[in-house]
Amino acid sequence: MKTKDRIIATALRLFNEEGEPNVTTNHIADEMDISPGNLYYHYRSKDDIIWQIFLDYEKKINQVLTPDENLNYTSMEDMWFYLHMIFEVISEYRFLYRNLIQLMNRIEFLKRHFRRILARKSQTALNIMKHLAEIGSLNADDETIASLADQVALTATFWLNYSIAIYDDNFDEEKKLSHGIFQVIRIVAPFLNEEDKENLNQLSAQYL
Amino acid sequence: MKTKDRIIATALRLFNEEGEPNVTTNHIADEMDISPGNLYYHYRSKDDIIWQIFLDYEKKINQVLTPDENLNYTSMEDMWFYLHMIFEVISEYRFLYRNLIQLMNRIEFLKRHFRRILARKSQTALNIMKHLAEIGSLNADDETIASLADQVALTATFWLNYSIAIYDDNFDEEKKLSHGIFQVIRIVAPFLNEEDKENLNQLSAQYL
DNA sequence: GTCTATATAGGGATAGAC
DNA sequence: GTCTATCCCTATATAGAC
Repeated sequence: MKTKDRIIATALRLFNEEGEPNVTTNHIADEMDISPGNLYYHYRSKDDIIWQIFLDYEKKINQVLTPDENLNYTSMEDMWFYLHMIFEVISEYRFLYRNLIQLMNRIEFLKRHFRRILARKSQTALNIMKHLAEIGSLNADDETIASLADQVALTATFWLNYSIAIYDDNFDEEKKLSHGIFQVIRIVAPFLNEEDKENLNQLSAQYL
Repeated sequence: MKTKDRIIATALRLFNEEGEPNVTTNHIADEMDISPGNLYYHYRSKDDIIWQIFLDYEKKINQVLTPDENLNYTSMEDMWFYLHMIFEVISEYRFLYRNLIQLMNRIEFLKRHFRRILARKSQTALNIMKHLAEIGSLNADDETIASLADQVALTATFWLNYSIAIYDDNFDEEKKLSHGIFQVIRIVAPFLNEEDKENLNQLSAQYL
């Protein structure tokens, strides 16, 4: 693994663990046993590093948000799986979400790109729910569906923060993921038909 | 107004406008036309200032969260009014919400106290909804009600951030408030009886 | 590509005069 | 209570040798 890539990997790990504002370029270099000068040979600035990490994130999340031919988004298993992919990416780049407003404020590009991603997330949620309504899994009028999609997007975006704010930061990462997925599904659950609701209960029992 | 109080007022305004991490003690002193030394005569540290502001916030939010004898929380007008009070306090101290995780991380006391407030908010939401269910305004089983209360608390906490993330930061403060209130009410709306739903539509039309 | 050494800047905070 | 002057520290970033 080249130094250039190791910097990204190390920075990402430290940002997630300590929070981006608490991680200096010196920390990153120190953690890797290279000199700060070396780090700055590869990246012009700290924001440049963040920007490169963001591009990785953007690529991954866009992949997940691009409709997958192998998923038909009809069964609750598919939904769970799909949400799991989303939350996995969020979790991998969680430092972005933890200091979202500040980062958007500081890095103009990041603001514009992140906004676009959020819009795509909302839209995807809406599409899936419309589809569920069409096949009769979900009973709700258009207005309610729109509201649910917003709710889902907001919850997916801030669930990790909420969870940190309420509970403690240091409990099992996988548990926290499942918890978030469960939380999102609970939004939609009351509008599902009985069969799917039952499926859901079994899935929750399995993962929580 | 004494200097000690002016510092708090100025700091709060700047924190809200610029974001707490972007406001230095020098900025605050400069804005007030006093010397940094003077500022440090009144408060030992920047975190001390933040802490004092937080105490004001805590007092106000606890007042709102304490059941008011003059409100019976039955009509949608009451609900709107009540939510408006909550969102008003949140908006007045919005810098706390914008950098919540980082602040909780840095100031241990703030973490503990804020957590308690969040718990109270959830609990209050739950109580109100149970009450609405009892008097027949709200049709939902206990599990759904619990889920709705969580949703409401999460939305109230992060709506401002979500709104900043999606739209722009610089649009009418009052509009943003109403929008948040509306967002919270939309969560509950599908479970209301027809009469209350109709009331709600009229209220929304009036404020949005 | 990597190191050492260092420049630069800014923020938090204090000392001591008035 | 308030000011001026200043200290200390840390963070980002660069220069130049190897």
